Amino acid sequence: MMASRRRTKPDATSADSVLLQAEALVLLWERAEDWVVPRVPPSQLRVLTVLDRGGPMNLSALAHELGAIPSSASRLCDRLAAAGLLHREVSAGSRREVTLTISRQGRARLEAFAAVRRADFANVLELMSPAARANLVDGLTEFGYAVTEVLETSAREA
Amino acid sequence: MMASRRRTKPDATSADSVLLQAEALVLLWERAEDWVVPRVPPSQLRVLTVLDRGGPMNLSALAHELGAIPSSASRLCDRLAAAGLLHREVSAGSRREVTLTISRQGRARLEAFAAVRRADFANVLELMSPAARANLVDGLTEFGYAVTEVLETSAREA
DNA sequence: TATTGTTATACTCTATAACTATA
DNA sequence: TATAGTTATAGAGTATAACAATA
Repeated sequence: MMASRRRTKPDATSADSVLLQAEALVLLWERAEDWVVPRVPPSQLRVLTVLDRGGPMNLSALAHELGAIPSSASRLCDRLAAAGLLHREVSAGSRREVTLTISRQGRARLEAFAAVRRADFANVLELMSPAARANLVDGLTEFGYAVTEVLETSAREA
Repeated sequence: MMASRRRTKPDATSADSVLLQAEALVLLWERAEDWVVPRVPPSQLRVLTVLDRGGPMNLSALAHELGAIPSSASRLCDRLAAAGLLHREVSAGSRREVTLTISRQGRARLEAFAAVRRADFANVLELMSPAARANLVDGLTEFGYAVTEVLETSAREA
């Protein structure tokens, strides 16, 4: 049985361990959202993240990035614009498109989240042995590459 | 500068790497929710997870586990009970308490999620080298312990 | 006519405050 | 009276469908 298994296939035990412990990481990751005031709902946070990374874009592009439909994205932008976290203006090239840009306040809000998350992770990493920390970095890095590959493959298929 | 730094303190680079690559893991983790039909909203899923692990409990206990207030939890249970994923009945000991229990359908829905997540993670782990996989398991395991410690400490403080 | 975006409408999720029933 | 839970009420988030404006 063992001999017939390909070398690169993970054994059941390691897959289970990863799933089990990954949950702790996800918990810590999501916790940051509870500690930034004034509270920004997760959806709004995702909009800001997309705009911060992708730069200004129109509504359709934003909706696509969010995996949402334009109407939902439009409503989200209503609230973000009202809160001053986002600029919404008619596009230069086409009068039927809007250009969405993250505002300086929006960027500041994002940075507040990042700071909490960095602090949380630093606290945890400090408790780990240097060896385990190095292993985590190495394993997570390759994991990250593999995730990108898998997501790109499934995106091509869809 | 280097000499004055404690041995167990992570360098900035490894902390950044972990934060950067952790995002890919979180993305993969959350993706499972998009692929189970009929779609169960994240909040309802969390209720089912809590009940599946903690066993039957009353509304206050559930709300506490969710980090929500009883009224929100009550409304959540309305929908879950209507969907047949949850049993809600007057407690045996006290007529003013309710006992919430996950139903067989609820457990089945949870298992559908777990299956998608297991498959997603297996796909990714297969792409990794055995060494990186072992490192990931090791690093993530110690990370998990450290998270538990940190969360318990901050819970005691609060 | 096709595309871009917004607006009705309806549902889930969440919280505050007011309420009912039990202990 | 204090506790357990539910029920208004209100606002955020999401989707379908109908709509306006531009290309």
